[in-house]
Amino acid sequence: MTTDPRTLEHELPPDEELLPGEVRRPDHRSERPKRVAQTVAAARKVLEDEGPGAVTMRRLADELGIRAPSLYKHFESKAAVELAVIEDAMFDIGDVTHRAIREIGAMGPLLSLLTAYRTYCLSHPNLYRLATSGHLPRESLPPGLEDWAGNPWFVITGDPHLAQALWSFAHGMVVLELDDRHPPGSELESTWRAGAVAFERLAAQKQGDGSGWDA
Amino acid sequence: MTTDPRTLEHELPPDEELLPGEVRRPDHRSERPKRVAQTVAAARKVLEDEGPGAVTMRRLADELGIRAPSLYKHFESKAAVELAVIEDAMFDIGDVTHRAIREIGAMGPLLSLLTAYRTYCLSHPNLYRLATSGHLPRESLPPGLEDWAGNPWFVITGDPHLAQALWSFAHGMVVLELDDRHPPGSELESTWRAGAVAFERLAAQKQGDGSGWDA
DNA sequence: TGACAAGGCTAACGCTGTAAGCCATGCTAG
DNA sequence: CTAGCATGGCTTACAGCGTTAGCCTTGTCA
Repeated sequence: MTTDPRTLEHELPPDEELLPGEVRRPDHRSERPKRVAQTVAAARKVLEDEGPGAVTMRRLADELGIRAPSLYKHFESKAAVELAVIEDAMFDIGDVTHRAIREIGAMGPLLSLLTAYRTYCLSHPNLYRLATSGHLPRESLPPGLEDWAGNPWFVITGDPHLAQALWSFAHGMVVLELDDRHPPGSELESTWRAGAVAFERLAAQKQGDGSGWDA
Repeated sequence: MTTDPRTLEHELPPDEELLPGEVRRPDHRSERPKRVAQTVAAARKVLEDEGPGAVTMRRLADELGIRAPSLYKHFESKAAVELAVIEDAMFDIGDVTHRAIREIGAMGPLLSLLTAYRTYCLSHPNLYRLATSGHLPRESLPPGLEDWAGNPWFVITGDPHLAQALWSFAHGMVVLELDDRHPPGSELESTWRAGAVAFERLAAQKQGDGSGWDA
C-alpha cells in the first residue's frame, strides 16, 4: 500500500512552519484524466510488484481491460507513462525526506535524513531505480519538483556542495545495496554511520567558518 | 582506443612493491577462444561507441561477419557476452585505481584516487554503467576480482566501512554525472572536493584512535 | 575411410513498442 | 432533429529483439 502523493497536497505545512532554507512543495503540472491516472497507477503497481520486465504496454492495457494500442490514445509512448511514474516517485521521495528533516529523532538530523531515505528506497526498489537512473527529461517535469525533492539535503548541510556530496553518497549506497553490489557480509549499518559522521563533522565546521572547497 | 586488461598482466608489480594492505591482481578465469574474444571485443566497442541499445546479438554477429544464431555456439546467452565485458571492465577499473594509489600526485592519495576513478568512468560511460548496475552473478566472475578491484578504497582509508562509504560516494557522484542528474549549473569539482575533505579528515583521525562507528 | 565435433546456416517462435486505419459512442452547432 | 466531429475503443500489421531447432559443411583423428 503506497500513499498517493497527489492526495497529500492539502497536508502541506503553512509557510511559517517551513524550516530555514526549506522550499515549498510545487504544484502538479495538471490534473490527470481518469484513464491516464489509471494507467500510471497500474504501471506503478506492476513495476513495484513484479519488476521492470513486467511493465509492458500490453500488460498495462490488460490491467485496464483494454488493448495495448488503445493506450496510445492517452500517451505518446511508453516513456511518457514511465515519466508520469517517475514524477510520482519524486513527490514521494520529497515527502519522505522533507518529513525526515522536520521530525528529527534522537539520532540527529543528518542520520535521520539518511535513514528515512534508505528506508524508503529499500522498500520501493524498482520505483527508485526507475526514478533515478537513465536520462531525465527535465523540461517535462513540473517546475520546481527536482529542486524541492533535493532541498532537504541542502537544508541539513547548509552548503550546496556538501548537500550534493551527501546525496551522492546516499544514492550510491542505496543503488549498490539494491543491486546487492556491496561485498558479501558487509556491515552496512556501520557504513551508513561512517558516512554520516564524515559529513556531520564537516557540516558542523562549515557552519562555523564559512570557508569554501576550492583550495 | 582502450587498453585490453588481458595484455597488462605481465606488468604486475612484484610482491615487494605492493603497498601495505594492497592485494595482488587475480588471474583470469581462462583463456578465451578466438571467436569468444572477438565477440567480447566487438560488444565492448559497439557498447562504448553507440550505447547499450546498439548491442544486439544480430549486430555483434554482423561485426564478425556471421549470423546471430551462430553466436550461440560460443555463448549461452546475451547475458554471458555482457558478463565477459563486465569482467574486462572490472579489470580496467582495478588497474586504474591501483595505479592511482601507487602514483599519488600533489593532491594527496584520496583525491588522487577519486580523480582517477572519475576520469576513467566519465570516459567510458556505457561500459561503466554496464559493469556497475543491475545484478552481478558473483559466482561466474574470476575469484578475487571483485575484492581486488575494490581494494584501493580500503588501502586509502584503512577502514572497511570508510572504504565502502567513500566508494559509494564516488559511485553515486559518477552515475549521477553520467546521467546528467545533478542540478544544472552544479560545480561538480567543488562537490568532489567537499566529499574528499569529509572522508580525508575522518580517515586521518581514524588512523589515530582506532574507534568504530557503532556508537 | 568412417565417425564425430565444431561452427556455420535458415526458418521460425514469441515477445516487444508502435503505426495505421476502422468504427461506435456521445456531445454540440446549425 | 440532425450533421459533424472528437473521443476512445478495436484489429491488423510491422520491424526488431533474444532464442531454439534442425540442417549441412568442414576439419580432425581412429
